[in-house]
Amino acid sequence: MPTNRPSDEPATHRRARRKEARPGELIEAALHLFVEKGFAATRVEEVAAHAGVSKGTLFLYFPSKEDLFKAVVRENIAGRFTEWNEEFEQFTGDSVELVRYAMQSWWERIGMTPASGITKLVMSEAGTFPEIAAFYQQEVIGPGHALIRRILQRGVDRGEFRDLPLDYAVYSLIAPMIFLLMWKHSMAPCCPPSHQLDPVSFIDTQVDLILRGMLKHPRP
Amino acid sequence: MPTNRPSDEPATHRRARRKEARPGELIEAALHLFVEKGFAATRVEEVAAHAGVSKGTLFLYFPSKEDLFKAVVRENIAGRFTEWNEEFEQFTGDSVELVRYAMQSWWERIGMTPASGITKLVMSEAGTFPEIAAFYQQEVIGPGHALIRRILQRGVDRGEFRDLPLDYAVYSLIAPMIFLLMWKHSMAPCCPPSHQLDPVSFIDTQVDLILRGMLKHPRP
Amino acid sequence: MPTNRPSDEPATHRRARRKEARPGELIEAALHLFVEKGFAATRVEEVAAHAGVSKGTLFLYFPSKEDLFKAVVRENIAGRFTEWNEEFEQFTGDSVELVRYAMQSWWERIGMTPASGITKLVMSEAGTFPEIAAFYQQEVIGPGHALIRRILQRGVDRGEFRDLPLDYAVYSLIAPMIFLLMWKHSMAPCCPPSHQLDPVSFIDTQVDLILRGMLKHPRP
Amino acid sequence: MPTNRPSDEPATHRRARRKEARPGELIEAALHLFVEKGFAATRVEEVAAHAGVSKGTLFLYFPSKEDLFKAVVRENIAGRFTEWNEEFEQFTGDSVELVRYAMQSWWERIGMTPASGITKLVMSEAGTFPEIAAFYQQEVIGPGHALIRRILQRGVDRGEFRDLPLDYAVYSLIAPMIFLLMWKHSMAPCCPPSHQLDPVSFIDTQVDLILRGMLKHPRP
DNA sequence: TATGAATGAGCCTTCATTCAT
DNA sequence: CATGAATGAAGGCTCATTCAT
Repeated sequence: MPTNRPSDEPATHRRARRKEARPGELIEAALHLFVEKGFAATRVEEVAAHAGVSKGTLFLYFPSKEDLFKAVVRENIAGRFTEWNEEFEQFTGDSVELVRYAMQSWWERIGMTPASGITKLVMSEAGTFPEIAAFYQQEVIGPGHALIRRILQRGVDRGEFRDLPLDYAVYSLIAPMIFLLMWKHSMAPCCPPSHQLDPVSFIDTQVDLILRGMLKHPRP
Repeated sequence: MPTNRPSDEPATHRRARRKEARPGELIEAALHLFVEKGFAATRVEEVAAHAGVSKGTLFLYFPSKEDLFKAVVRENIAGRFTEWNEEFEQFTGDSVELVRYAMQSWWERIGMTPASGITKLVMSEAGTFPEIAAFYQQEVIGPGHALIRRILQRGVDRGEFRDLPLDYAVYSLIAPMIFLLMWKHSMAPCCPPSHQLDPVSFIDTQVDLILRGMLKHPRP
Repeated sequence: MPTNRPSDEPATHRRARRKEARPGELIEAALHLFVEKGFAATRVEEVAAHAGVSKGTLFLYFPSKEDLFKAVVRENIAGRFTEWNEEFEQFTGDSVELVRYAMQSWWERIGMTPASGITKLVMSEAGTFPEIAAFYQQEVIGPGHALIRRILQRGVDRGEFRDLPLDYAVYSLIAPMIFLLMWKHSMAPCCPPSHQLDPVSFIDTQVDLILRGMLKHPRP
Repeated sequence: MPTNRPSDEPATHRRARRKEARPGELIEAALHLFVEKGFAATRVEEVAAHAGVSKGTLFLYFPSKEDLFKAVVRENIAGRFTEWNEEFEQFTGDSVELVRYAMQSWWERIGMTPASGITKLVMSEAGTFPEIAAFYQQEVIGPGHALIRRILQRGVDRGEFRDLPLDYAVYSLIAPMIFLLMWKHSMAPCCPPSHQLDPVSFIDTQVDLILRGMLKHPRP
C-alpha cells in the first residue's frame, strides 16, 4: 500500500510523472531566466541545468530555443479572463470599489507573480518575435482591454463615472500596470533603495488619482 | 560652376570633416539598428555598414559594442534637461497649461523621434547591462523625475493642484509616457490597424484625466 | 574473432575513453605546435586539428588558449621532482658520479624530449605571460634549483667538493642545460652541420670541466 | 651667426637631421619593445609612438613589421669583433686575467646594455625567423665563438691551461653568458627579490670555477 | 616626407544544435 | 527517453598595412 512519502512511490510512477513534468519544468526555468536576462543572453544549457536535465533533453521537448520561447509565452497566458469576467460580472459594489478591486487583484494574481515577467518578456522581444507579440496581443492584451472597458462602461452606465472616451480611458488603468511591471523587471534592480517603488502604494495612489478624474461627482 | 554642396567641396576638407562626423554617423546608425533589432541581435559590422564604414573603423571610435551602446544613450539625452528646466522655469501660464505643454513637448522632442527607442532598449536590456541601466537611471530618469516633480510642486504652491503625494504623483505623468513608448516599440508594429493608438490623442486624454484628478477645483 | 586492438573495441567504450584521452591529446598537440611555432603564432584551430577534433572541442576542455598553455606547462613537469629527489636521496656512489648521472638523466628525460621545448617557450614568452613565468619559476626552476643545491651540498659535506658558494655554484650546472636547450630549439635548426652540437658530448665535457673546478683534490 | 642653442638652428637642418635619425630611433624603440614583449605582442603603433612618429611613418622606412625586426637585428650586431680581436691580441697579461677581462668586458659592453636583448630576441624568434637566426649565427655567434676559441688556445699554447677539447670548451664560457642574458630578459622580472641574480658576482663565480677547471696547475 | 583615418583579413571564443551511445 | 561529447557557424575585436591628403 503506497504511503504519502514520495520516496515510497514506485519508481515507474515517479519517472512517468517526471517525464510529463519535464516540459513544464523547462518552461518554468526558461521563464525565470528569459525574464531576468533576456532571450539572447540566456543559454539553453542554463535553462536545462535549472530544470535539472541535460542540454540534450531540452531539445527533445523543444525543437529550438525560439520554440522554447514561444512555449514559455503560450504556457503562461492562462485564459484567466473568463474567470475574471464572471467575477466582475457578479460584483455588486460601486464602480470605484470595482476598479480598486480589479487593480489590486491584478497585482496579487499577476503583477507580483513571475507571470508578470511574461509581459516584460514579450514587450522586450517583440521586435525579434513579432509573431509572438501578435499572438500575445490577441490572447492577453485584447481580452484584458475588453475587460477593463466593460468595467469602465459599467461605471458610466451606473452614472458613477463621467462620460469617458473609453477607447483611451482604458489605458489610464493599463498604463500604470505596464509601467509598474516594466519598472520592476528592468530598472528596479539597478536603482538605489531610495528610488524603489512600493507596488501596493503605487497602485493605490494611481487608482486614487485616476478615479478622481473619472468620477462624475468627485468627493472633496 | 561650383556650389556649396558637400560633394563639391574640395576633397581635402572632406576627410577632416568626416573624422568629426563619423562618431555621429555611427551612433545614428546604431540607434536605428539597436532599436529595431535589439542590442544582441545587432552586429557591429551591420552598424558600420549602415554608417558607410568598415568594421574596423567603428572600433576606432568606440572601444567595444557596449561602449557604442552607451554612446547612443548618452548622445540622445545629453543636455536636454538643462534646456527644459530653463524653459519651464520661465513659463508664466497656469500649471494645467504647463503640464499639457510639458507632455506634448516630450512627445514632439522625444516620444516621436527615434530617441524614444532608447528607453525601450534600456528597459529591455537592463538585465543584461545593469551598468547601462544604472547610467540611464542617473542621467535620464533621475533628472526627468525631478523636473516633473518641480512642475507639480509649482501647481501645488500656486494653489492650482490639491496637496498631492508627490513621490507617487510624478508617476501619473511618467507612466503614460513609458507605456506609450513601450507600446509603440513593441506591440504596435504587430497589431492590426484597429488597435493602433494615436499618440497625440492618447496623451491629450491621459493628461486631461490626470489633471482633473489633480486639480483643487475641478471644472465641470 | 575480436582482438584487443582499440579499433576493434565496441564503439560504446570508445567515446568514454576518448573523453579521458582528449585533454592529453590536445596537450600533446599543443606542446608540439607551441614549441615549433611559438604561442602567438599557433592557432587553436590548428591544435584542435592536430588532435583530431574540432575547434569547439578544445574549448570544452580548456577555457582559453592561455589555459591550454598553462596545462601544457603543468603536464610536462608534474611530479618529476619528487621522483628525482628520492632517486638522488638513495644514491650511494660518490658525488662526481652523482652529478654526472643527474646531468645525463636530465638530458634523457627532459632535454632530448619535446618537453625541453617548454622551457624555451616559457623563457621566450615570459614577457607576454608573466603569470606563466612565475608559475614555471615556482614549479620547475625552484625545485630544480633546490635539487641541484642538495647534490652539491652532499659533495661538500662528504669532503669531495671544495667549499663552494652554493648560491652561484648551482648555476654552473643549470647554465649548460639551459644553454643546450635554447640552442637546440633556436639556433641549431638554422646552423650548418659543421656547427652542430652533440648534446651528450657537450654535457660530458661541461660536467667534466665543472667537476674539476669543484673538486677539493682534482685528479690530474 | 649660429649659436649653440638648438632652437636657433635653421629648421631645415634640424629636420634633415631628424629625417636621418628616424630609422635609428624606430629601431631603437623596436629593440626595446621586441625584447620586452616579444615580436608578436609588440604593436607597430607602439613602436612608432615610442619613436615619436606616426604609424604611417614607420612603414615609410620599413616595408613591414618583419623587415623592421630584421633591421633591428642587423643594426645591432655591430662588428665589434675586429675591435675586440685587436684588443685581445695586444693583451699582455696571463690567460686567467684575459678570460676574466673578456667576460667582464662582455658584461659591460653587451650584457648590461639593451644590446643583450638582441640575443634574447633572436633566440626567442628563431623559429619564426630562421633566416635571421642563420644570419645572426654567421655574424655574431661564429665570430664570438672564434674569438673565445682564440683566447683559450692562447692559454693552452702558453702552458697555462690544460689541453682542452676546444670545440666544447668554448661553450663553458658561452653558456653562462647566454644563460645570464636569457635569465635577465625572461625570468628575472617575474622572480621575487630573493631569487635575483647579481650579474657581476655571477660572472665572477662562474669564471672562477671554469678557470679552475681549465688550469693546468690549479691553485689551492 | 609625414600623417592618421580607414581597411579587412584573421583569430579567439561562444553556443545552439546534433547524434552516437 | 536521456545524456553530454562534439560540432561549426557566427560574431566581437585586433592590428598590420594602405593611401588620400
